[in-house]
Amino acid sequence: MLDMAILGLLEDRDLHGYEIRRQLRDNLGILANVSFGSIYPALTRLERAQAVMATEGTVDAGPPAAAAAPPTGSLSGELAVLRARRHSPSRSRRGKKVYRITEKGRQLFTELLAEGGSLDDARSFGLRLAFARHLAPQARLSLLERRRALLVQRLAEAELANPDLDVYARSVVQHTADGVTQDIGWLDNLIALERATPQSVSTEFTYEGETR
Amino acid sequence: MLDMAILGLLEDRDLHGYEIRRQLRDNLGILANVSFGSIYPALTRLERAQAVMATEGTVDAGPPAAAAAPPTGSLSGELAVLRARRHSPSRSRRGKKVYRITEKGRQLFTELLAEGGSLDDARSFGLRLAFARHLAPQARLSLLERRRALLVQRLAEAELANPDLDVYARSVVQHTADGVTQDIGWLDNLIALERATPQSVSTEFTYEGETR
DNA sequence: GTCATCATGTAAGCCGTTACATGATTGC
DNA sequence: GCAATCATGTAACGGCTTACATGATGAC
Repeated sequence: MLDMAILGLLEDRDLHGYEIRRQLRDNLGILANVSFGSIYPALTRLERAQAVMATEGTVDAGPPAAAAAPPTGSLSGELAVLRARRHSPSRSRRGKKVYRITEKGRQLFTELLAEGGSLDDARSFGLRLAFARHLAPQARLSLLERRRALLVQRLAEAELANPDLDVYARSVVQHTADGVTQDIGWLDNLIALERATPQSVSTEFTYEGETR
Repeated sequence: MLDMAILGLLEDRDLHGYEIRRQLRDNLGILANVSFGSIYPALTRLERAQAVMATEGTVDAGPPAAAAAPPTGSLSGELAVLRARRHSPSRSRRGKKVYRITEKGRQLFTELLAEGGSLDDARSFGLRLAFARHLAPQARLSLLERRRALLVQRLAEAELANPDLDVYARSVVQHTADGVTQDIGWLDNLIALERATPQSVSTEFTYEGETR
């Protein structure tokens, strides 16, 4: 899950570990509180797998992915880059390792987004949906529908089998069920929206040559 | 978290691992899908800590906690006991280890319920609330209020800092925030209910001599 | 007599955490 | 020059999962 999040952020622009954590905390609410103890090992792992490469921020001072990225990229990100460059323009700080996603990484990302991670977990699904603009419209729809089916099933099961619980337990079960019901409604809206917009709802897709 | 759930179930009646899993799956929706690979080691651990004891279901065929338990106990549980006894009334199946909570276990449970586990995690909180009838009214109120405070804070933070995300990410963030808002409303109701019922909302409390 | 279900357990591994250790940069 | 923040990493451990191994009981 973390791998997916990291790759997703790197799709937009080059980043270093510290900044990745910040974006995870501030931009997406999901995965707030990921610790450095997770992020750095994850980056090392991804680098070994050649999904990302460290670009030390040294010699090739030319604007990296940031400038090449579509205007979809967030302002805050660009500011972050500027902030990082304000001082010592050519040589950045000592240990600061700026990571860039590779072609292989992009492949891996798309893969993780479409198949990786469970639909079962709200966090995992939320994360995937948050990056859904990188998905083909059809894959996006599929993601939404599979999640919906799962929630419907879960709701049905919940209705079958909860007997005589006390006030508190019952309240928890009921509130959970209500939450699921709402989630389904939300998904219905999103699905309808997808269907209503056959193409071009995404300014992002059809980049990368992955038009397929 | 699992420890708490197990102890909570055992407060009501003696159970063996397999049955514990079933109740976790069917009664509470939370913690559905806990696997045996978690439950059995947990029971072993709790037994080593003398929080529970295995009562093999052999000699003392006298009705255990089930009969001694308050009428709050669920019917389904009693049926389960009957079901387990239908055949070979005195000697139960071979390996079947029926666990009973000890005094030490009850202490541990109350402790876990009041302080253990994070308020941060919806599952952890939900589980604790589901067992809230075992808590003193004041501890119960405190649990609800602390959770509420945390959610309010989280909502405030979320409002501050999410800039120009794309449609999907924004939808996720928004829906998450909506969920938190609803949770707060739910907690408000529960808190009001607690306040409105100074005593005796719980048929369970004032057992155990923990009136305090 | 065989299959589904009940029942217990172990081992390996994943994915994350906390705590610790280290050091550079910047603001004051 | 000192504190706060930025920045990277390691080590130990926690809690849960999957997969595997084993066997009893009951239904048919």
